[in-house]
Amino acid sequence: MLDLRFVRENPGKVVEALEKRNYDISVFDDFLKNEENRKKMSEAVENGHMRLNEISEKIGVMRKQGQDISLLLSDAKSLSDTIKVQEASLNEYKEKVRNTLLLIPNIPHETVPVGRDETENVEIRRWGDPPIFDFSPLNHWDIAEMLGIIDFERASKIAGARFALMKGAGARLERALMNFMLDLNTSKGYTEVFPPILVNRESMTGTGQLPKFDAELFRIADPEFYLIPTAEVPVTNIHRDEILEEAALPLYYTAYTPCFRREAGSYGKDTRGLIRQHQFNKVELVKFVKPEDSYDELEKLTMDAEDILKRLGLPYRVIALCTGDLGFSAAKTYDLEVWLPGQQRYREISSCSNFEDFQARRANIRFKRDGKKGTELVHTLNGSGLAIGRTVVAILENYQQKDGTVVIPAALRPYMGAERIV
RNA sequence: GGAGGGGUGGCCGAGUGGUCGAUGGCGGCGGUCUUGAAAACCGCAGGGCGAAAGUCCCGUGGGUUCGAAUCCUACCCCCUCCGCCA
Repeated sequence: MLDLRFVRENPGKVVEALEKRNYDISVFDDFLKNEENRKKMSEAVENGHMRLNEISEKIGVMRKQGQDISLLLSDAKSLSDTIKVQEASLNEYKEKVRNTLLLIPNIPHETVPVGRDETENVEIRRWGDPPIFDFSPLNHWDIAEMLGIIDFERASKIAGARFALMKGAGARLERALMNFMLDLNTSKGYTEVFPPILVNRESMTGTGQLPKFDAELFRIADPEFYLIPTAEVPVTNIHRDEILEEAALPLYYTAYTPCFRREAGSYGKDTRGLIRQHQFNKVELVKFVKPEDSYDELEKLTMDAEDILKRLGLPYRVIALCTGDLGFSAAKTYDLEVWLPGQQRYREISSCSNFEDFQARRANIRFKRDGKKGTELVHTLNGSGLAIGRTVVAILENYQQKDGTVVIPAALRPYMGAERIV
């Protein structure tokens, strides 16, 4: 959510941002209309309250003195009734303002390349060379099937399409990656947390998934809970409605969680294999920082995610998302894309974003500067470090051997208890 | 699931219809004193909106009333006991 005052005072910037993102600017017009009405009605209600408070106080005093208060009582009664009607309409306007404001996306940072869609994203750097095979490299699902470590058919029987049953070394690889990533992240000062995986509506709204993206979420009806699509949701909401001490910042968290996504509208995309699942594991990095530090922190966070790929020896590139491809809540995002020999292309394995104060405002996460009055919103950031399912894919495909076995990257061997999957 | 008890400012804890945004204590900040510290004493401090006047905020939403932290109601959360359960 953007700042109400900012939106009101900088309509040009908001419209420009909407246009850069290929959004319909009518959401902004709706907002303006509602906000105007709200403000007018708010003034009327406040004035009413002021007068009513004065009368009520007088009634209290006069009653104590035993004076006649019947005239004042009837005045107060009618004023009170008027206010109630005005309040009802004020609440409607407030609701509308909030609803329209919640639908306006974040303003892209000035360093974000302007572009229409993902084809205009900008490559920032590459690391590692795609492996050269003296045979035709296989897809991960073929490798996994030959090794007997992933069973898609039975997963489909148990749950349905877009689920996987990991077995033996496959299950172990999943667990090894989780531990490897958490250990590496905590060694860099991230605090490990294991949060709730079902969350309430307020948390989903706090990080921006709701109200706009409910089609992507799994929901439990009674009692109402949402399954998290990413650990970003519960971890960012750790500090919802809190005022943090300046000295406590920056706060770094890392969390392993399963993630659940409907993948509505992705029919026919990545239907085979582990790339796109309804349930997948991910280790996430989340930061709460002071506003002036957030862009440095984004660079550092991205490098922390890259470090995982480097240690696993997986070739990747870093992409700056252009304005047209930027997520709703993000001001700037780097995607990490790992090389997949089975597809002969780079695929997203991590997404690192600075949300500036967009989430903090929704979730009401503030901090107090030492010796200063008042509070400020923190900046929040997060990034995958990393998506585990896709890391499994990358390892299987990049480390596959001619004989059908898969070599385990050296850094992972202590966790895997093996040098190779046979 | 059954029975009971609670949610008040950073924390503890008063307040049961009328200057209560809220007594008091702890913690915090600034002084006095001290070589320094502690103790003692004095003083300052909640948040949102608004240019300001002002207005709103005592778990949340409704309601009663001229007026609600205080009364009614629904819901949420926490605690204790019983049952059940990993």
